[in-house]
Amino acid sequence: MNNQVEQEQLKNFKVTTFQQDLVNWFNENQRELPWRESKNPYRIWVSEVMLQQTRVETVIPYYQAFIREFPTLEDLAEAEEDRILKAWEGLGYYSRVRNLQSAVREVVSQYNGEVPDTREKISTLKGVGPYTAGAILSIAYGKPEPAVDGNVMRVLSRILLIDNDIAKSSTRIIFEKILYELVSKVDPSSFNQGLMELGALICTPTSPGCLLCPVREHCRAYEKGIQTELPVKSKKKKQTSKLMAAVVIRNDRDEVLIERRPSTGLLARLWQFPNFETSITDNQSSVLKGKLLNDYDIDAEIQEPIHKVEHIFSHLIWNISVYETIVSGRPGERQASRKWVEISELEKHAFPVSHQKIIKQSII
DNA sequence: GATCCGTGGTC
DNA sequence: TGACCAAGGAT
Repeated sequence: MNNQVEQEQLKNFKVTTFQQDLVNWFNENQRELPWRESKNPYRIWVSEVMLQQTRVETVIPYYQAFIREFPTLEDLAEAEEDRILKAWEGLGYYSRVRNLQSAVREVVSQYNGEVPDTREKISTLKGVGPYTAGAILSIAYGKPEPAVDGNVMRVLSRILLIDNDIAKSSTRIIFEKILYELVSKVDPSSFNQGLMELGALICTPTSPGCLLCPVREHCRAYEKGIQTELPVKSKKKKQTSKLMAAVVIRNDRDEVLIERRPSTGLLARLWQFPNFETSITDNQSSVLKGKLLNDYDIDAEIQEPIHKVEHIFSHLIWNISVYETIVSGRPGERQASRKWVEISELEKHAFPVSHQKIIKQSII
């Protein structure tokens, strides 16, 4: 019944030739990447999670260090939370690594340590969505499953002249239905990776290198000269700004007070210096003094900020005024999420980049 | 289904 | 410089 869609898109399309051209090109021209050295499902999995919304060049060193520290699925399952967060520090989207460990533990307890090889089962794992499921199944297990990411939607929207808005979550379904027919049954791994590699190297967002494209003859957008008009993608709204105040509280024994962020939401479970949202009209210094007194039992002198830090998230901007104060003893520890640590021990904790900036600028 | 969730790079 | 991007998933 729903075959109407793909029948329409793939009508008069040379499926077999396209598959061969793409796979041959990938096998000849693929980049050497660390996660392509093995078909180990766990390692493929780790790479796919790291690569979510993250550039290849950024991922490479993180991947190598991560595999060095957690070579097997069991190693990751047994690791302490602070170690996995530290391994992810600076990569962003930190729930990815907590979900990954949760899922790996599930594999150990429910699947005898073997990553499931069906879409139904693997999709129940935390952090494994439609794309990651398809990527693991095709790359590690050679199954002819679609793996639709941004590259795939861009490439296929041009080749098959699809003008649905790829910013809408419903659009992914359309590409998946087409790909169930289009994916190579001979080499699903090279086919899926080939689509993504093509998107990364040739069929790029703004200036696609059509003259170098191995499947140019199949491309309907190129034929009509409208390759830069596709894909259609609606704009996202711009970030809102928040005025923040952070305070570096030191004592007389080279220690600072840090706290763990809540277990849900932004930067969950990372460490930070006491950090508050303040309104534009606030007198920040006095507000900060009040909060420290009420919430931390700390009666501190608060002067002018020692510097300011701007940090841009995907959907939010923090303008942080950084204060510094010195207290005696170790007040403020009444909550388990707060602790005094020696300055030399700070690097053992995973901080958001915004607070790494504070560390650098504060000459701690 | 729109929004939340990071970061660094590019033009 | 601002807007957009990069191998998405959870809610």
